[in-house]
Amino acid sequence: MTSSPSVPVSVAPNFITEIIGRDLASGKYPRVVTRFPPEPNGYLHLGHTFASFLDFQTAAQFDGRYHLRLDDTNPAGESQEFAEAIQDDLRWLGWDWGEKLYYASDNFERYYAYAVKLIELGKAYVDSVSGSEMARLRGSAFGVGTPSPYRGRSVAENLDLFARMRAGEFADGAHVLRAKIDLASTNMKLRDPVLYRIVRAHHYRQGDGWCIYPMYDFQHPLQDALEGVTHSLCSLEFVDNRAIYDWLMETLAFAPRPHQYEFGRRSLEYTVVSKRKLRRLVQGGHVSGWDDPRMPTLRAARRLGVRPQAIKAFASAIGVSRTNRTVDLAVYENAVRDDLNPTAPRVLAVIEPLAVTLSHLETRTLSLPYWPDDVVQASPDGLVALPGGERVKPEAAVRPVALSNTLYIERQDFSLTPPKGFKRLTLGGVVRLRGAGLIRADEVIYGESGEVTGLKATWLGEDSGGLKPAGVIHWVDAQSGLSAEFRLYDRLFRVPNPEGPNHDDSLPDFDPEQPGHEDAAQPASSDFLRFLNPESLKVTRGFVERSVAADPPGTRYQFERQGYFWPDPEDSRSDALVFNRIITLRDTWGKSEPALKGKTEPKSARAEPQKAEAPSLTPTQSAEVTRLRALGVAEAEAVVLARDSVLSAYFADTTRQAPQVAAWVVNELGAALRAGEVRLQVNDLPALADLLASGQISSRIAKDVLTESLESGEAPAGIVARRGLKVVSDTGELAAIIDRVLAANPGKLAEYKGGRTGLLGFFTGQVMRASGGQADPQAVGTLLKAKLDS
RNA sequence: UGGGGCAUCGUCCAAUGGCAGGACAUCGCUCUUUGGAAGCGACGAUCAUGGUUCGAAUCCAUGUGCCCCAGCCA
Repeated sequence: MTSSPSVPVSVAPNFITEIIGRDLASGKYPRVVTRFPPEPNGYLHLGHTFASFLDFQTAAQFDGRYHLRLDDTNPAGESQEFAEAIQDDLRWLGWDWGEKLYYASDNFERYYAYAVKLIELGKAYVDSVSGSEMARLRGSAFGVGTPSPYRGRSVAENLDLFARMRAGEFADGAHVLRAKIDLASTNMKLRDPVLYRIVRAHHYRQGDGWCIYPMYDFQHPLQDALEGVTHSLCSLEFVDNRAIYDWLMETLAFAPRPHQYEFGRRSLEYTVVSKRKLRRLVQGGHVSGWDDPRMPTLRAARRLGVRPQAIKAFASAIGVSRTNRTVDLAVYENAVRDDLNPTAPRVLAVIEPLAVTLSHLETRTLSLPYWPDDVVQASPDGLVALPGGERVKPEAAVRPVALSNTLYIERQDFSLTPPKGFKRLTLGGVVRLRGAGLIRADEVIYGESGEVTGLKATWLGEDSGGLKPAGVIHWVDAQSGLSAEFRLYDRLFRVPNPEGPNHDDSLPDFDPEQPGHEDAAQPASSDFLRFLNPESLKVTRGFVERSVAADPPGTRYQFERQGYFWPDPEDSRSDALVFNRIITLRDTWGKSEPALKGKTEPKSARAEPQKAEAPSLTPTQSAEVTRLRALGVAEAEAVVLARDSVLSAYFADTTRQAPQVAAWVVNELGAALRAGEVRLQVNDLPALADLLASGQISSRIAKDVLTESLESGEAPAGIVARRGLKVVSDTGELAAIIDRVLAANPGKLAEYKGGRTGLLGFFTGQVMRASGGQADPQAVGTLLKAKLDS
């Protein structure tokens, strides 16, 4: 294999790395520890790549540690085979978790002990209602839950029952252990979640040792804490579960404790990834197996020939955010091509052969370079790889290729009726054989039914007789070339979103972290099968140049003008070559389907201005608005104040400087007030407003001071006095600052003079910063404009 | 219906009150013994309506749209 000089892939800065950076800086944790926790009940797919990459790479970048955890707490569907396949795929991607391999099931005993502790704390109880009854009692969104008749059981009774649950005295489903949290919570997750259920199932690791199994919400936080995880990353649908996570950590008093952070999922166009749909594809014979190269599994990508570096580059490219998104397939394809372009040596293969007999040619052996000039030139060490991986001087990176008077060219490279712009061979036309001189097509040989079966051509060497070759085509010598099978893979589905209601749209439908958990009660829809691409696999027979026979088995090539290929690891043999097409070359000429993606809709068409109606007020609120208006408070702020009990309680009976104070309370302090984080006294605000009104400070200074006193609680006017803040509007002083800023940014200045007037904001910001926020922004504005335009 | 999450070019991600930027895609040009690669350029967005501010993608309010939760799955 070639050693790739490719760029290191990394997670771009995001909201999670920001949090980690803060936690590390504050010393909250000495080092970061993350984990990737797949359940071993299926194969890893492209979607998992993103989650595992985020978990592992983030830790690696912070010089932390990452764990692989098999989250095997539900025996149904889990197996050692899956557990091993997951590890295998992850190792293939290049991850190394060292000793840090965990099986959740190894800790069943410890979970049990924590459950007992919860019971002893009076925070958990054994419930004995049926599943449907429990659902009924939990209530629905608009009502509160009703306590089960068993909620009040004594600690002793709970302990006894729970022990007997474990001992196998009860039938499946007869009892459950529940947390005692809050049946009235608006967060349904908190309405006494189930912690343990009785299931008599054989566990692939624990055998029949247990007949009770812990639930995710109980087990996962514990396992994180037990492993010493610091940042537990999961996808967005677990936000509600975080409340249980925190409750458990606090109730059981773990310190230091892990925290859960959620990220948005990423799905990929043209891909289904639901486990049951994938199984349908396999069982229905639509694909050859879980590693059929068209499948979205990692095993399939691996068999297809995609390199792990490409998968990681893709994961790196799609970014992290708090929104579920569907990524353009082109991003994935680009990652695959980008990885292969500098790493796959070029050779020649003809996929759909057309025989050509050459005249005026003496058989010879050519020496052809494996790499085009641009790859050679881009090489950092000046060397390029041989197929075996050895890096050599460019002139040594060549292979012998025989050329005799019979050869094959691509059937598509000859046309009797060439379309406009056709740059290949036509009757009487001249074309260049890649690396082997020019030929002219003289005669067409037809078969019985009139089809073209061959050509007769003249080899011209470099002497075209003044004719300009139409283009360059690839070829394989018929005498020495090796017969091969080519498997031309394409996307499995015809539409971007085979499982959503709008097939042409994109819709996420997988959890990037967990191999499969759909509603088992719903029948799997087979609707998506309608969108199978009938041309997702095309098999042809053709020829490849003999040199490949000497190369190591796993060599990836670019078959020039065709795409990237490698021998199928399962089916290819030295005497019966089978090549998989990993991906085509980009083709800007054919521009077949992508052009008719048809999703460009002018935005203006859908954007109809909507009017936001004023909220309706209760009589009390109206009265409050009237009172505030009388104090001079602006309408908008009065309404907000009147409707928000926290804000109005804070504002209270303020009358002096009421309009300004109200504006600050609403616009600046609102969020902090509601979060209960404000130490600043409302009584201290009018004094600050006085300073503003008298022109001693600017509103910018006022705002800065406000944020500072928000936390410290120090009176803002006091801060102003202590720090000697005052608005700088002295023209001379400001002009000096402006001159300094302009001198420091000559490039920007030139751009501004060149017409980029938007830069005015940039300069204003710089001047404000240079003055420590004390410059009078209005004065700066006029002065700056005068200077810039002079 | 209750709670929660989210909203920036066609797509994905940035901009942490001061230049709306990058990548992919698309289109054009240059170069090319791959209709590849590379280089250059173009196109193209802050969900809406108000408010605060000298200045808002960012702060405040209201509205709209999408997603998640009411498994003894994870």
